[in-house]
Amino acid sequence: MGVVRKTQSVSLVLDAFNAENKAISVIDLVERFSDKINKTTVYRVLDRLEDDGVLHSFLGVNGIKWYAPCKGCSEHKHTDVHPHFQCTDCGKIDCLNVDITIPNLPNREVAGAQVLIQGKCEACCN
Amino acid sequence: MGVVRKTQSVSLVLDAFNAENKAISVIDLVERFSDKINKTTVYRVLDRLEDDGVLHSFLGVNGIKWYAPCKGCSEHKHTDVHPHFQCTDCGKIDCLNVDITIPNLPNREVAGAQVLIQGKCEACCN
DNA sequence: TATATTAATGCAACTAAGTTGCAAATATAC
DNA sequence: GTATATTTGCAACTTAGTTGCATTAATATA
Repeated sequence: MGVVRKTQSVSLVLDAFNAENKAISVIDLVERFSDKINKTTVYRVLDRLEDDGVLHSFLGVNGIKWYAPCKGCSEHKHTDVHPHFQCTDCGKIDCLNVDITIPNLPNREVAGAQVLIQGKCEACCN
Repeated sequence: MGVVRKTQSVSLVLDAFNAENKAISVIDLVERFSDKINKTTVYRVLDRLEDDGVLHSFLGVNGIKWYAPCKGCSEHKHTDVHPHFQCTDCGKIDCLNVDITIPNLPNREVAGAQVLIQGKCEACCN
């Protein structure tokens, strides 16, 4: 899994994430590259980059998929379990560099967690 | 908003939630009542019950919508911000009666949070 | 550098969750 | 019992995401 060739599509997608160090929704990416990359290809490129630990994905409100650059993730160890913050005004999502504490759950085996905090972002607070 | 008449559809849906004190996915409900309630109606009944603070909704993995009974929610005050636990084996979701601590975020206005913990549930741990 | 090999792409058609408009049915209030 | 407003069913639609397959483009090898 995850044999990533440096194709044009891959470069374009990576450039987008490097330009703004933020989460980008798949919908946004598909729209943004609509004249350069096929929709299907966008989905597959993101898939591969996630497999390789370059990006990580999560769901925003309305179940829309978002991707953001990984920091300290490797192909087999996605330890990057941080919360995301989605602004209820502008809809943008940031990764938060905060550790969240998952409560101790007896008789259960916790594998991971997805935390989406909602509210007003820094820009929209003014 | 939220004028709920005690119709047959509403009763059927509420009975389902009373029978098993668990979260149920919309897909499950639509399927379960496919010969009794129209798909559109199921969606609308759930919508209304959420508006009235009887149920609350959240997203499971794959962005599928789930509903669960509210405890202590009212029409205007949805304080029921508890984490949900989805089993990676059987797919079922439980509401956890645990409070989660949202980290302090300077310059941001936190309105709420969605926490989905994933792992093996009690039944699947054996 | 040319060629073989394998991964990646585009396209079109599809699936599935959820929504909308509207006419008909059914609760509730009077 | 009748009027009024809510709720329902239906069919058609929207949108995110997927699949199969033939073509194209990277990489490895000679």
